[in-house]
Amino acid sequence: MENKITRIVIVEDNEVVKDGFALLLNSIEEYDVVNSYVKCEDAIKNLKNDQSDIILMDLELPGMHGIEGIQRIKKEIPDLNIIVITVHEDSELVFQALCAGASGYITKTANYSSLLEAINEIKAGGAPMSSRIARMVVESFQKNQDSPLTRRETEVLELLSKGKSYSIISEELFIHKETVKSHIKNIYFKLQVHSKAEAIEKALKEKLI
Amino acid sequence: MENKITRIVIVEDNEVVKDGFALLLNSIEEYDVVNSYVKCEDAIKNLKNDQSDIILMDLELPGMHGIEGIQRIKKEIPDLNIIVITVHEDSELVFQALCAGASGYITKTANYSSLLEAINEIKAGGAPMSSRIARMVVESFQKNQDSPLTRRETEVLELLSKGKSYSIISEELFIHKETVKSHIKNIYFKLQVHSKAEAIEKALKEKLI
DNA sequence: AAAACTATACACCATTTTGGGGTAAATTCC
DNA sequence: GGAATTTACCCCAAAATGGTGTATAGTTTT
Repeated sequence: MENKITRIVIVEDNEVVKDGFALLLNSIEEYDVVNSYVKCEDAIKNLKNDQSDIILMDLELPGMHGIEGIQRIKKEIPDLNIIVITVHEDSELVFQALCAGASGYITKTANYSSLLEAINEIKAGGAPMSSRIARMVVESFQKNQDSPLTRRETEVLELLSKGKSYSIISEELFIHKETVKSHIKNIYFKLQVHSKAEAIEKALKEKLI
Repeated sequence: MENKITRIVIVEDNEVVKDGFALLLNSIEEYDVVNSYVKCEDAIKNLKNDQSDIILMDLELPGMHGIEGIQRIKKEIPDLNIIVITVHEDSELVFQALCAGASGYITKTANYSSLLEAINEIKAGGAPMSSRIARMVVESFQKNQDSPLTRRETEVLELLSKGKSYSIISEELFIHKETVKSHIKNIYFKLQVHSKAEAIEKALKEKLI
């Protein structure tokens, strides 16, 4: 519809990569790389002036780490779309970046076309991700298939993890409070723990709930 | 590398769509639609025989709902990739499908090319999703930007939601137990609740933690 | 500079919850 | 028919919770 220019900012400490991206994007009519920085701090300082629609951002940067940078940027301009571009496929980093507010996460590859695709996808309201990243994200929703817990135990543990007391759980499951206790005793035994907190921690880590 | 044929099964109650997909996919050399069903139950019955690599599946089906179908299929053959193809963009359905074990979720659109893309992406180890679905998924990681809670309160509530007691929380934050209590009092007041369970419920619903 | 908010800490008190030890019947699944 | 699961009950002491209320130092905002 509208033929608005997409304003892009790049934050990347590798000058070659940074300038390469800028050159590539500027060669396309509807894109305008309004500024590019080596450090988050500088990008944040110029947020208002740059008025960018999209920020392409590396994570390992000199000074402030990219994760924190994302948080600060999103806090100031929540509607700004940030695409992480990094070599790291470490799942912890991926989730941290997404939690911090990134709208996309692509890994640096040889081909530039995926970068352009990502920007188009963002403009279309999507969330561009490399294949493996997307799979990680989707798998994070899925439970461990071979849980030692029975269906009922899992149900009880789920409610327990929502902070509910034995009494409330018993009401919600229409069973006796002492039965809930029995289940919890069995859960603790199976997970080799001795308290609610430990059980929940283990359950979350092993994706039992 | 290997020129293995990809075996595909379709579960879709709309015969026109089902046969359309089958025709399209069979027209491509490396794909083979080994079977197609109108009901989950039938697909599950023939899982072992079909030996499929990928299942394309609608969610609203006669008889067993697709979500349950996914669960059963994944339970039997965890490595089988299931792509949901539906008209529904309802976020609850999306998350339920992913939790049940779907590896992709695309919405029915006019163009067939996205279907082919999805299958290629699955084969490449990815998780194909329509733009809007991907965005929903990514946003599910992000917290509410305008939380009424302070940083510290959020921290306390986060630990509380992991089943930790006041004492444990105080130890982990290096503050006095009574201080934790003060924070929790304030949290309860701000969220207008009167118990841990209510606070956690509200916090999760409003994505404060 | 004043006001508002935030993080910290303490006291008292009744009630509820938790976790440990048992035991055992009914039901469902293989 | 036997194993696993779900259900239910007993005793008991320690711990946790939630509702009062007060207070001070530091930070941020106006």
